[in-house]
Amino acid sequence: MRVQRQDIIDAAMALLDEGGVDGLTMRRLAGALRIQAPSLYWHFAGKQALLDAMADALLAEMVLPEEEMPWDAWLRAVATEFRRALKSRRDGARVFAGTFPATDNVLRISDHIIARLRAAGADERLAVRTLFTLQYFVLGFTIEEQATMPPPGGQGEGVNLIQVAQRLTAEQAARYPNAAATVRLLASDDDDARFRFGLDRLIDGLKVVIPS
Amino acid sequence: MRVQRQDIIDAAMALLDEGGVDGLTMRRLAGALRIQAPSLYWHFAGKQALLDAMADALLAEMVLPEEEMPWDAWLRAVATEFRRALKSRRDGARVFAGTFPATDNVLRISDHIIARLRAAGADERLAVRTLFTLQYFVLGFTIEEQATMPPPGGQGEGVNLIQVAQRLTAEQAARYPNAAATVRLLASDDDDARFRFGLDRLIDGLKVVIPS
DNA sequence: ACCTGAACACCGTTCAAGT
DNA sequence: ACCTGAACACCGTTCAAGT
Repeated sequence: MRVQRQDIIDAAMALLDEGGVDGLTMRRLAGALRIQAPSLYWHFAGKQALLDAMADALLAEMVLPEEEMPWDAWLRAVATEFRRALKSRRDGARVFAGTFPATDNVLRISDHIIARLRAAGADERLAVRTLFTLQYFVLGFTIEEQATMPPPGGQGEGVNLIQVAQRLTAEQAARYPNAAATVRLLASDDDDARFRFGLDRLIDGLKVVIPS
Repeated sequence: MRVQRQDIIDAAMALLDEGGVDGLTMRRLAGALRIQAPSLYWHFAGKQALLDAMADALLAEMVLPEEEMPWDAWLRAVATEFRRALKSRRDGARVFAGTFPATDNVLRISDHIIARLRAAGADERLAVRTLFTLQYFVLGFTIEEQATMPPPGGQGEGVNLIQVAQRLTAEQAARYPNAAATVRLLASDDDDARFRFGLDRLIDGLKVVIPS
């Protein structure tokens, strides 16, 4: 049974959940597929090409919402779904952020979003800028969220916010009381609510420039 | 002349400009300082500790604006200055995004921003969420900006948007016309204007929830 | 207090050769 | 069309030992 391109992507995604991006090596991936590392280079030009394919696969699971709602509600739903797709795999946001893939799923979803915004009355430049502004926020948010999350695989580290707070010296805590409080608050705040907050700010701001 | 901690950070920053994060290795850094790689481990616990120190050093150059202006103008100035600081070194945004440093400069600036927002009438949670929402946008924007920029060192690649556009198959361009137009438009759009657009959306959205 | 030599356990990638 | 063996040119990090 020879290995197909899709088998490699599937195995890479599984390995991602186990060990994160840092644990994903060509040699380990080959091992999981019971082939030798150089064989992977017949299917992919290099590791980056594999990561591009993985980023695309992340978006394959994205389900776009129905059209019958105002553009702002629709956009909110798309952003929420984008975050969900990124979070479906460990380090998903980091994998996606490291790529610039012009692959089918990325193109399909981008195209759809631009079309919806143009239908709402935005010109092309406004639609494109809106798309990217939203993407930057969701990616940045989710990278940090996944960095401070216990990995799905089970054991592992991730940035421990409580530990970060404890490592602050007494001098630092006294000198920067607001910052010290920030770390504590961040550890206890609800991620979904934080996400909604930023998203709502962005969408409220967009309402100022997008008609209809 | 023995090497000091600050010498290492300075050399690492110089090396960053030359070869980007991917070109920054402990062995090369040691070479630039004319010492052996293991010596670095006397000064830093590991490579990540060095990167944390570099992220902090990036912020050391940040100059916070004067207080005598409305909170929204002040916040806009801070975000603009943050982007400038990240862009002062090749891959600066990527270096910063990979860290979660509770170091002096990070604490100092965070503390200052929270204080200013609280003075404008925001409660602690609103201030913290505002800080992070803004940070996610600026980081995401600048990572992408630097990825598609010709590196300051001189030669090198970076993602070439025109090349990306040309690699689109005819089938893709026909199937996803809006997405194809996006890549072309992104290549010709002005980065500063794009940055201002996102920033203004965010700040307009914040005005809805921040009093004064 | 700071640095070295030698070593360990890895990496991504190339390439001639095999089936 | 797909895979292997062997090799190249690297990595980050540890640790005993030196000054």
